[in-house]
Amino acid sequence: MKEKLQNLLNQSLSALVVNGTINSLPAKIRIDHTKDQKHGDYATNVALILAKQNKCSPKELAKIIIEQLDESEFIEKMEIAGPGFINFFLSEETNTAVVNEIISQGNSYGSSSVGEGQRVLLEFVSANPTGPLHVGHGRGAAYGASISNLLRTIGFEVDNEYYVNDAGRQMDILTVSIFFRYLEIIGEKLRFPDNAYQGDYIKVIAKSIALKYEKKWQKFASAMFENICKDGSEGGNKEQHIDELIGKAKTVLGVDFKTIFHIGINSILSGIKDDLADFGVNYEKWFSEQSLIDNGLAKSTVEALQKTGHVYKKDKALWFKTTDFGDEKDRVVVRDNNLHTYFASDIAYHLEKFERGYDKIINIWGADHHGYIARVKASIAALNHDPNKLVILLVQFANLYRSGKKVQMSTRSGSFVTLEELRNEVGNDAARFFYILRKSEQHMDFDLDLAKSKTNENPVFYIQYAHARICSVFRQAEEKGLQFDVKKANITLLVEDSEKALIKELNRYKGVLESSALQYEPHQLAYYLRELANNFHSYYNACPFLLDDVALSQARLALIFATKQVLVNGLIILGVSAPDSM
RNA sequence: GCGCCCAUAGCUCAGCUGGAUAGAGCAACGGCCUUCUAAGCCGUAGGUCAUACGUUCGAAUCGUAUUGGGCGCGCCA
Repeated sequence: MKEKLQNLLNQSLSALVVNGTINSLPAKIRIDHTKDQKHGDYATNVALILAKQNKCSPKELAKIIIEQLDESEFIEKMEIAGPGFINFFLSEETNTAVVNEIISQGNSYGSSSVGEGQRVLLEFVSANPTGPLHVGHGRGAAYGASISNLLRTIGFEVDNEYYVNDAGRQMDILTVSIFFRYLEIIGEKLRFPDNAYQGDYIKVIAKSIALKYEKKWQKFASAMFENICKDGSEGGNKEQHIDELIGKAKTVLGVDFKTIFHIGINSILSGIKDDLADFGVNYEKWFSEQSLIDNGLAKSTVEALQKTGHVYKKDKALWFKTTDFGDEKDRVVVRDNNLHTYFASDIAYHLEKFERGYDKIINIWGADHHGYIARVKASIAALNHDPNKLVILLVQFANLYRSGKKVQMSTRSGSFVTLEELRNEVGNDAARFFYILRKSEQHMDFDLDLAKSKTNENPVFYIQYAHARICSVFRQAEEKGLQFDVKKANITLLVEDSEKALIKELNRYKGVLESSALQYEPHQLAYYLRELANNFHSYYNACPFLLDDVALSQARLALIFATKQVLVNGLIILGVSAPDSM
């Protein structure tokens, strides 16, 4: 509809350029839905914008534009209002057509081809597999999944991907943590390192190892602390302490170190996968960091980088001159111990992503990684790819509140609320909806007590209730022997204010989807659905649907049937269920 | 110190690339169930849009400065 109006205006304005009334066409003709019914259905501010450069009054110009406008069957009337807005009042048929359109397209209503032919790679969550997902990861999961669904709805081909950081020191610490808990379980008394992972899930994994391997590695317990420096809380250095324990464990265990490591990461990773799947978050690919090292891609990428001339040696380490591309300081890619940094494998990963031929590569990161953006974009530019293809969306942390107090969380200390716990407490629907209700760059306060004890305060129930109410009306209709038939519905019978408002709201849906998707803002859709539900609830209280007047009944049923369809379609995108009854 | 994000009603937040009287939920107050689910509807009250300048027909929105909060600034990942 907007496009039709834009075309009409374009024609009118072009004619005015030809006859010299105005100098040039505006860069963009903006047409908006009106907030107020009194202002019609759509409004444009072109006259206001053009008035200045053509030195005439906006109202005068608006009048000329309208006179120049071609007749159109879908416009009822036009008005000049306020400082010079042109308001369009659409004809009854134009507005009501949406009801039949929704019903005939059903579940696919809202789908469009805006992104047709474009492939998108969307990487999100990518939490280190050192423990279960916590509530902070949940926000990225809900946000990413919703964006993926939105983009797919408007025609993009989207692949969801999870980057698994299964290489590096943290994995060694994880292995040692499990090994120590294992030794404890089989009866050895030893001091658990400060810097090891403290969470109970480590004990669970250790127990499964003890069950399978029994006392196979018990003999190493006594040797573990030979020549190991003191731990942090003993007055030593906790980093050095754990590193030395890692070295010792690798020496005494030999290849079995890997055995324990694999049991650990597989257990944690499968937990993460199940958790996300249960949350309605699914991936096309789980990309292993270790695979980049095993297949030599990390190494070859560093070599490719060296050929660009943006690399130099300093203090025995290899530095990438990211400052050549606007970063604030240069970054190490290969350490003085000859091991490459996390950054190096990340460059390889991004290079690999680009070589897969996507039109757009989107990363959703926690806001604490914002300092990382410049160096990643630098590496892309250095390797002759277009850094603008890479879009990085930052998600702020969700602060968790319990009993009015902020809950401190840390993976290392094991004191965190897991995503699974949250889902069990408030339900998947509320969790998914609550997470995306705030703009991603907005800090979010997640009040557990509120979400738990007063679930009716969560707007998701309000929307679901609207859906359930409509379902109930159709059940009642059936009981009364009233067969709903779209073909018998004459939508023009719907003339009440609450009906017009609801129809107008339905007309907004496709625009909201597009805007929500292209701006990566699922909260726009969430707020729209709330508005739609509100319009329905008002309608429900204002007008009865099941009447002796069959014709009117059919028309009203058609309207709420269409409403139900849009509610379902929107909720599916957000990963929220639409129950038939509550 | 430098960089990024944020500041809107008592609380939690919307406000679409500047646009018509700044909106919603919760909390408060007052109405509405012999009738399709009251997890609902309608109404009232509540804001110097952090502050100060600037840009212009027009600013919560753009620019600069200040204040206050979050995060980042490793040869960790």
